[in-house]
Amino acid sequence: MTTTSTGGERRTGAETRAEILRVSLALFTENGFTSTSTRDISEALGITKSALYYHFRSKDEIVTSLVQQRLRELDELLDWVETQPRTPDLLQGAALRWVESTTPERMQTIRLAQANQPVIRRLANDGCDVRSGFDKVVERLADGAPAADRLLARMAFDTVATALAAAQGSGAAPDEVIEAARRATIALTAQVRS
Amino acid sequence: MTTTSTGGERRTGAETRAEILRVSLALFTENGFTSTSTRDISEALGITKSALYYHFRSKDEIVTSLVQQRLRELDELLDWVETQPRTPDLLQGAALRWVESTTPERMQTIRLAQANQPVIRRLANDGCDVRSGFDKVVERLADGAPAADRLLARMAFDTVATALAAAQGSGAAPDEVIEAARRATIALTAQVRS
DNA sequence: GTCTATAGGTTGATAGAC
DNA sequence: GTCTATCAACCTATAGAC
Repeated sequence: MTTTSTGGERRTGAETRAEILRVSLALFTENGFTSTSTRDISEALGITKSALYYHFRSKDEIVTSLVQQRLRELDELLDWVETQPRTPDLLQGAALRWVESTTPERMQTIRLAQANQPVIRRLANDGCDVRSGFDKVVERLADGAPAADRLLARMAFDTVATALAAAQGSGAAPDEVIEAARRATIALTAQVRS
Repeated sequence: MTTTSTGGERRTGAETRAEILRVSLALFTENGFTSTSTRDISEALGITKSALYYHFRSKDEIVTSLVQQRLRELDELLDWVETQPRTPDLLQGAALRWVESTTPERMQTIRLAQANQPVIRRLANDGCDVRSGFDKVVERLADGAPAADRLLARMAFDTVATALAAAQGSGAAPDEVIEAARRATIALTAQVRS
């Protein structure tokens, strides 16, 4: 066990961990964190609750693990922004860079965060603090601007979440969601005086 | 009891019901529906759980009651749109009308809906279906448009929610949130070919 | 790594007295 | 209208065998 070799007929430890994350992400997003019991997760995987608690210390830790995966991408954005020259259109460039680099996996995590705001807020100190990352970016790109302008700048980074919410139940394809988000980001950043 | 007269020193039945709604709204928004127990609500009011169940059939019914209050406003918007001539800028006019008529009470309900998406979705059949109302409006105002355009139109009605999310923890004043939402609505509707 | 068994506690909701 | 008392169901998490 715990081999990473053939990937054959039986599940290794690391694979089980990944499957737990995959199933939990789906269930938390669909039914909500607090309405999803550890029993729901384990039954969907065909294992027992105890097996879950071998891989994760707690139910909370599953969420933090899910979010931290995506938090690293935000750090990369922050690093990129730091290295760029401060031109007036850097805000639009940074926001577009963020939106256009959206992967299907990140879209899933966005859904998770949207559907579970109270839990994510509660775990913000446990390495789930996505919000403050964006605040740093906006602080650098629209520092002295009026409050409404800073809000618009912040919104320009959230367009994928907004487009996803708008697309809910409409059967829109992921490409169309990203396309709408991209255009929204352009429209919003153009509104910010810089 | 159950008088609506003087509003004196003791709580009447109707007043208690209103207080339950007020406290529940705050707690559901802050900590989430499933993480807020009926005990939390009753203790915050200084009454027992049983008193709660005299005024509301179930915990779910408190939420549906909260949402239905605001649902009527959406119906009014729909009626207004139906009476307007179909000019190219009706989309912007309708979206702006919706955003600018936002009251503090509606903002609170928006927060509630944002923080409790799974519950609201689950209760959609019990008179909580805000989504389909907007879908009707957009269907009328951007019917033949491409998918991305219809998404942008839908997003133009959600700007207050988006601005609120962006303002979270920033200490922005309600006026500034509405101002940002108004400008976002203008920018987004201008993107939609009509 | 996964199991069985269970501790220890909370939940939404009801019955019936006042 | 509000109370006390109570219930069955469910929850997260752990202990210890294999």
